[in-house]
Amino acid sequence: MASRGINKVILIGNLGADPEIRYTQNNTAIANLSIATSESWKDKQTGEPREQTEWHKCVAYRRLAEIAGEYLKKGSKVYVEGRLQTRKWQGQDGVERYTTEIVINEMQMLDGRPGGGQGGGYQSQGQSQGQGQTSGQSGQYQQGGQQQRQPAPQQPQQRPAQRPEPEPFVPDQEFDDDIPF
Amino acid sequence: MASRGINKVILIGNLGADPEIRYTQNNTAIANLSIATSESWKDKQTGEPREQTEWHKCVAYRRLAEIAGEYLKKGSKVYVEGRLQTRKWQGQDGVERYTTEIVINEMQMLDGRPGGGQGGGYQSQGQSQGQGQTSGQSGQYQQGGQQQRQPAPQQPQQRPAQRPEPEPFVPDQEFDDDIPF
Amino acid sequence: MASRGINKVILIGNLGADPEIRYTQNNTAIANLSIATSESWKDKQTGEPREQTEWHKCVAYRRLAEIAGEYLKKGSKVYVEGRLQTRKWQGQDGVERYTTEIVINEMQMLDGRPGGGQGGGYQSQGQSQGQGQTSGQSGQYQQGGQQQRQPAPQQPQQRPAQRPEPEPFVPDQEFDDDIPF
Amino acid sequence: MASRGINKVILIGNLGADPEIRYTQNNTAIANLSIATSESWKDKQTGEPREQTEWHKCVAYRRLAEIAGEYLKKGSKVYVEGRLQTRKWQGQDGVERYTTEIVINEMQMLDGRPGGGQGGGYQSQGQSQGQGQTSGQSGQYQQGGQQQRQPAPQQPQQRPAQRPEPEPFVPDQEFDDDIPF
DNA sequence: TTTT
DNA sequence: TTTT
Repeated sequence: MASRGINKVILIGNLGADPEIRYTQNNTAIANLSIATSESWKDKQTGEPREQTEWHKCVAYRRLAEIAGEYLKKGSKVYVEGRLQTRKWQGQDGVERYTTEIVINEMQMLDGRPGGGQGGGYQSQGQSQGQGQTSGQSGQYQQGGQQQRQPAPQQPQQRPAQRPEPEPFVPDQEFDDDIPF
Repeated sequence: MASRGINKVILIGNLGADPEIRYTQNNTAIANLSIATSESWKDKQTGEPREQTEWHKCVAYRRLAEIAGEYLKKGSKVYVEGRLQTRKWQGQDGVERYTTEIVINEMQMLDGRPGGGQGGGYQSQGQSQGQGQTSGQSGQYQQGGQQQRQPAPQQPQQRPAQRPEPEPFVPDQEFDDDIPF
Repeated sequence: MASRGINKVILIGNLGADPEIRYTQNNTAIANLSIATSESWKDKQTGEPREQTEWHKCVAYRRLAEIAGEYLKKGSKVYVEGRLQTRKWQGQDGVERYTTEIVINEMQMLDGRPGGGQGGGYQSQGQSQGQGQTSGQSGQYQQGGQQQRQPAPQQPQQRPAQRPEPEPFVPDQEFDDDIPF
Repeated sequence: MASRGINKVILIGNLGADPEIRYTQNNTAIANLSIATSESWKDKQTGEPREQTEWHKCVAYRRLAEIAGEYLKKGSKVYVEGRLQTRKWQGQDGVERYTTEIVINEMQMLDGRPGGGQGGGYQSQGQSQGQGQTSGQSGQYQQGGQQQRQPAPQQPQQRPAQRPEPEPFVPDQEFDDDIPF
């Protein structure tokens, strides 16, 4: 991988909803996360307190997606690091739209979680902005990870897309880390 | 300012075009930058070299906007740091759209520039995700900065928006640094 | 402020001890934080689980220092952002030593805290790597902030430095945000 | 790899000297970089311009080290990302000392370089804070990379350590990317 | 639309 | 020790 430039996003925020997990025909997991960050300040003119919340569309692939599905839920506080990616898509109305997402390559739970502990960190196995993996590594992914991992459901979950959504594209170059907690 | 969460973007890339500078009725400068970051890798299947470029819409206000207008141009390599902000707008076709931008709060030229030197760094005076400034500081802004700064043109420059663009919103909480090179 | 270069540190970790707060003769608060980040992995050779903890010396000034003293304690999980600074000092044995610290300019509690809520974020009022403030702002600091703030103790707290420590140096250019939660 | 916490450093600065490359008995390359970041401001009291330079000790391993040796030199402007690591060592005088370094996991040249182009980005193959690689990848490292790469010199280069330096420790978990420009 |  |  060689990159010309840096494309990095760092967020700490809370999930506005449970992660939406689906699977490609290839059985690759994809997780969509909606993460809120907010700021509050006093209006300079009126002195009144104000607050603004920003919602970030985030997407994780493969192992990171599965971890998100397992450990995160509505309200979870999470650190994510990734890169910005804008996709063009066409709604059912034929209108072209653009959606900007954060493609997650590192994730860390900041909440306590049921089983004790306070959450660890996960990274996609690929480089943070990286591509160009060799096939040897996807084998590592296959064998690795959360032991006893359930196979992905045969009936892929769909997220109920009120607003028509772009087709899922899974970059072949994103890999994730297979080492459990 | 108090924020719940972190919303941070770091980019290093090249401008795809000269910065577009315009001014509000208030005479506040706004700069729109289009910054490319790209990555190249070898396709895992075919072994062929591939490249993907990501285009980032960035916006700077006030002093940072003026500096961008003065020192950056098409092709310039630049470091920017900021926060993600998604705005909703309605095209002339009546369709709602969303645009995600990076609101710049720090900027640093990485190119040599004509007058010698290699460019310094600039930050918005406000906090990176911050708000809640007192009015005293805007005075500082007035008196400060690049000496001999020309007054903003009476005929505000418009960027030729092929694709209808949202109305410019200038947050009252963004300030910039007034200290020249 | 103009900077040539970027000097940025981002940590999420836990405090190994309560913050150590002291005050300069000027009554400026200084907080020393010791923050741990750790990583665990499996040894490539032996397959055994390993863990390594890194301890980071962090320092905050003024309002940020006071906030640290009020809200953080041993075990607290915290996000800090700052810049690296290495100071030279001489121990009682006459030997020159160097200490590298993170000078905090943004801080965010990631733990739930007693009074409800989950902690907000704070930033030094100055620019992240910034200097060159006008005096007008220190007034803002004086009037601002956590209401009913107690005056700093007349008897400055000293941290019990087993290992001789460098003299505290408070940069006149670091300011902090005066806006409470 | 699982990490509890985030330990991230981002620098843009200039090399104060050519990279110092040496090799372990294992023939693993290690590069030591000294990177300057500086800030300038006007003294609040006197109004005089001031400048402060911070020097950062950085270290890269394996492929990244070799790339640093090939493409960077005194004065080069570079982006590095890595993690903080403090090592304890004992000088010849028997005194214990601590040295804090940035262990680089991503590097990007920001200067034009002789052969045209303006430099690409490189990442260590491992995760940014990561460990737990399989041995399969080190093979990839062996075959990969800059074609015609010279074998490491049999007489390992030593850096002329005026000030006694700690023994080089090469973490077995750091890998680098083997994909050339 | 940039850059290599 | 760099850079401007």
